[in-house]
Amino acid sequence: MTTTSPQGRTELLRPDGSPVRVLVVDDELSITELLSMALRYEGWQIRSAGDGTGAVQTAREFRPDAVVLDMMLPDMDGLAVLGRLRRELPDVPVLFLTAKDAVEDRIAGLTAGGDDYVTKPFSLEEVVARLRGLIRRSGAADRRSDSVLVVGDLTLDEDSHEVSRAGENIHLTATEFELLRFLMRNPRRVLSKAQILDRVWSYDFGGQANVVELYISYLRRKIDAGREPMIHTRRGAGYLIKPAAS
Amino acid sequence: MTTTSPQGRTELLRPDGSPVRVLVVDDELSITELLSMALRYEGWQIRSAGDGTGAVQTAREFRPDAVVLDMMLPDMDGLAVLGRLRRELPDVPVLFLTAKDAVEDRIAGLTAGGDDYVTKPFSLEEVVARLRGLIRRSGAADRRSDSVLVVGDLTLDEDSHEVSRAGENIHLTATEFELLRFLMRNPRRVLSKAQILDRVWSYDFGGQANVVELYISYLRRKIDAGREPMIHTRRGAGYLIKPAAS
DNA sequence: CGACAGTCTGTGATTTTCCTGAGAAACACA
DNA sequence: TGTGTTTCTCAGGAAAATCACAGACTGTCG
Repeated sequence: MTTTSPQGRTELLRPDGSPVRVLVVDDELSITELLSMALRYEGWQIRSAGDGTGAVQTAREFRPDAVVLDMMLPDMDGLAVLGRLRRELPDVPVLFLTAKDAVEDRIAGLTAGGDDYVTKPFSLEEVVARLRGLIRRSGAADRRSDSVLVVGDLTLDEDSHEVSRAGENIHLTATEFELLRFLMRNPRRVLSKAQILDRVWSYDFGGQANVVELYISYLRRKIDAGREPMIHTRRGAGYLIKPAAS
Repeated sequence: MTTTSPQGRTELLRPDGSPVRVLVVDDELSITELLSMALRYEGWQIRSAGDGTGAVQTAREFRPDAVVLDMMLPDMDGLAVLGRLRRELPDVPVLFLTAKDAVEDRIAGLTAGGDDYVTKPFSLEEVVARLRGLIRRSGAADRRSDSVLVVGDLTLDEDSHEVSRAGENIHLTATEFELLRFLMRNPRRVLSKAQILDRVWSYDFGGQANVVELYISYLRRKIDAGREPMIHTRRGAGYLIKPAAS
């Protein structure tokens, strides 16, 4: 089930209308904090754990609808944690967090079961999107909630990563796609450059703040080129997207 | 939940009808005083603290719905305070105060969790507006409370920063927007130039007092141009806004 | 009716914010 | 390893916003 809040944001809910529950497992406090904050903002209920044993314990009583699991934990191997979690919660989908270089090793096989992974350092948009996808597909939330964002004649499919305007297909790079997704998930709302940076770029990004301007400029070339513009600048405040006709 | 007071001001209230509670943390007394006064004027209950330990203590027993937190405190780092606050109050939104040049400095990630920040020197209008936004979105106040101010046929949307009169869209600059917001949040009430300067301009503004006249003049050109005027001068007293038909 | 304080607004200097081209570095994939 | 793509920095320039200043205007009161 999904509802649309007055702000226009779409929230995932369980079939009985209660909020989705997510367990976050990572040994770095800053990461669990960051994720907890961001996921709570999605309207979800969050618990966190700092190691494998804590994770299993919390899972037993919290019964989450999804788990975010760092593969590198102090007390046990990621796979061991996974095994025990599965004993408690056979069907819960898991989003793995893993270092960039350690990807192919063992994760590949795991995602076959419907799980998914993101590499550190991640962007919050990516984690949230993946989690939404996992929860949606697991059936913990209403299946009909679909994966297509629409604003005016602009369309973005979160599953296939396809974007089109007025029926015409548009190719976006990964970053452009995430930026557009963030904008489209908050239509008609001004988003500051800081918000965008925090949400779309990875948490350890230390670069110039004007990347946002740059990528807005890229998006405009691809999406607004020669058409009625949908991406608008609010000088001194940020950017927003809205249907062309208004 | 919102109610409309006899003066026509709309107040944010918690779902049970009690006033919103805000904790202000800053080591400069002049700042906490300034903020406390302004926020009390909103009808909120305010407590303040001058350092991190005091903040955590106060938070524990005061249970605020939002916190205003200076990043530069004498006893501990802003992020450390945040961590401890979060242990007490996991879901409370935080508005950070930070020096202008220190922005890039580790504000990273903070706006992603639904928190927000303003840079010193700030204007009170801005702080109040941000706080209202945070509280509204956090669910401490009724979610149905929306973000549109209406006076007569004039409309101002705090989310999209859109302003229209009689259906016609009007573009305002950032300062014009804040001035109009202040007027519209106090319809039919005379606001002195000093009040306006104190609320809409940042507290360290050292310029000529006639900026207010100047910006009122800008607003009139855009809002009242060729129409029944809504912005009125009360010579020797100040300005007020009211619906055209009266 | 005249004078004065208070208010309005045109002009332009200064500052801030934003946009975008060019190219370097990192990356992806064959 | 090589090639094409993507990400990002840097810097110049354009545009917009802010504000000081000064002269015009207006309401009020003697």
